[in-house]
Amino acid sequence: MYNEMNGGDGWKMSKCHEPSSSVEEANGGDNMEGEGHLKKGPWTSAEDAILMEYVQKHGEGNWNAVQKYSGLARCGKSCRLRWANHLRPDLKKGAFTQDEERKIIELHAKMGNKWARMAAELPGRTDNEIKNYWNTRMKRRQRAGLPIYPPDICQRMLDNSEESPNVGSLMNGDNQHSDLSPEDNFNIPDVEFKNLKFPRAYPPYGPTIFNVPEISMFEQSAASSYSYNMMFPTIPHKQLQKSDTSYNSLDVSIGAAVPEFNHYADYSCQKVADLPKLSSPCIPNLNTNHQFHGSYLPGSHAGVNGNTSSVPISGDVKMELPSFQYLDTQRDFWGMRTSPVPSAESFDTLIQSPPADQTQLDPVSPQRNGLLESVVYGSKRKRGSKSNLFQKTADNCMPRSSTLNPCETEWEEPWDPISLIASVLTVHTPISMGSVDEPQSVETAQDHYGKHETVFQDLAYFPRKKEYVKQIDLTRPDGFFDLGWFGNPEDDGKDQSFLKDALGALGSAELIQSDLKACGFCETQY
DNA sequence: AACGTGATCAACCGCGCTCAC
DNA sequence: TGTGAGCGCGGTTGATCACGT
Repeated sequence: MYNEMNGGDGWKMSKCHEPSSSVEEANGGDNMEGEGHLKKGPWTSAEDAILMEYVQKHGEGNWNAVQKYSGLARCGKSCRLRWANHLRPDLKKGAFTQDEERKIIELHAKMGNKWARMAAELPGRTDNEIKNYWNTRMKRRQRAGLPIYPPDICQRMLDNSEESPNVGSLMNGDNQHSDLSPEDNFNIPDVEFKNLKFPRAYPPYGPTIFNVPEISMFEQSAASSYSYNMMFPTIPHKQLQKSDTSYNSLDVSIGAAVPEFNHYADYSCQKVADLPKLSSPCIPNLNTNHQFHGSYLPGSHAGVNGNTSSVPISGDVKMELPSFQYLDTQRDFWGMRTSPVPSAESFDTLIQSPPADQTQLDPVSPQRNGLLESVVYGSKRKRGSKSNLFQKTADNCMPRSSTLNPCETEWEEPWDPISLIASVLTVHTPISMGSVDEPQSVETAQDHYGKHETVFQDLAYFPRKKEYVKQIDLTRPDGFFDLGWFGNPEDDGKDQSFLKDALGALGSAELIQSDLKACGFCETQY
């Protein structure tokens, strides 16, 4: 029995391998595991009845005791899962409504693969349901070559990251992110950022820009096995390996650079939108046809200084960038405009060849970025109520996004110029394709924008920071430094080395061009 | 009707957390 | 402070269903 088992040998309930000496008729049959005949597999109605009766008598929690008191030959873990996913009286059955679907998309954009938290925002829905729905949807859209997030959501997130008053109040305790301190988010693994330092003071967006969970939204999605089409085209690992030296440098640098820029969401996209008008190493001359008219630093593989100061790190870092890259050119099934996206075939190719070592070095790994938040969140949750699931759920509803009207959801995602740069590159990437599931008018970026010089006009809806950009001389490679984007001016440039790393990395993005061409991702030009 | 393929969903598993001792 | 129990989360798997050929 239960007590006997726990008295023994360090056996852990979570392993679900506990033996059972009490098997009732509900437990009869097959799928009995091990000597103790713990049943696995689908639950029978008899088992459900036993479990429900138990919960009615004893309440939720102490799931390991279920076996003791009810004789149910299921491990506590299995009981909890069954109850939470199927037997809870407040569960909502049936397919997701449109509102719920929309909400899920928004929540995912907001918090990544935090299914439990998403479930807390969707009364009557379980994390498992949401997870399954999302994965299914992800697959479907991936196959269709559609962006994961509808452009309007991207747009709203961008808008709100700029204008929402909550952007600066993320640390004020009004939402789940309030648990994070900026310091927490400075904990970037040294191995990835030896030369990259965060400026500590960065008002007024300081706290926000280090809002890891927000950042994780795309990264996490991108990191999931279904998420590649929302990213900047992922260079197949094999392709990356073609030239170990340069690619290692490239993707490590990019990978190191991106999170840095991610954290500086306050210099808005508009700045980057202006980039084609300027010469900057931030926009490497990916365009062999000089559509950017930008001077590309000679030898920019090595960055601003002619060499990359990024610490060489072996391995690949997936270039995760948000689906914002599909900015404004086509319509998806939401009726929203989407952009040309690579062919489904291309995606399949890419999907089947994910970077193998992404988890090793990915500096924007959702596991890392979301970890602290998860911990904090989980901690709070557990402290809330241990016996009442419903109470726990209610306690953890995030205050501001509880509405089912997605239009009312406030987004807090910062936007990062690196992502946008990548988006620009993608927008500039004429790709012929067809959507499998959702045929759409396909036009190349060049078709759409007429002239490449105007491509950034479509990025102009990133508001406000335009004038900010204009204040600096972005015709110089070091123009960004003038703006103080990348470091606290008070630091006298001490912390600017990381920017040079980043710029160097972007300079290395020249290699991306050949990569993308090599893998057939882009047909003509950038 | 048989078969193959993809979608869906329930359940399992491993990991890591909190808490109590 | 260390250890184990209990629990929750996220990822994955496998069974089943639906649909097309």
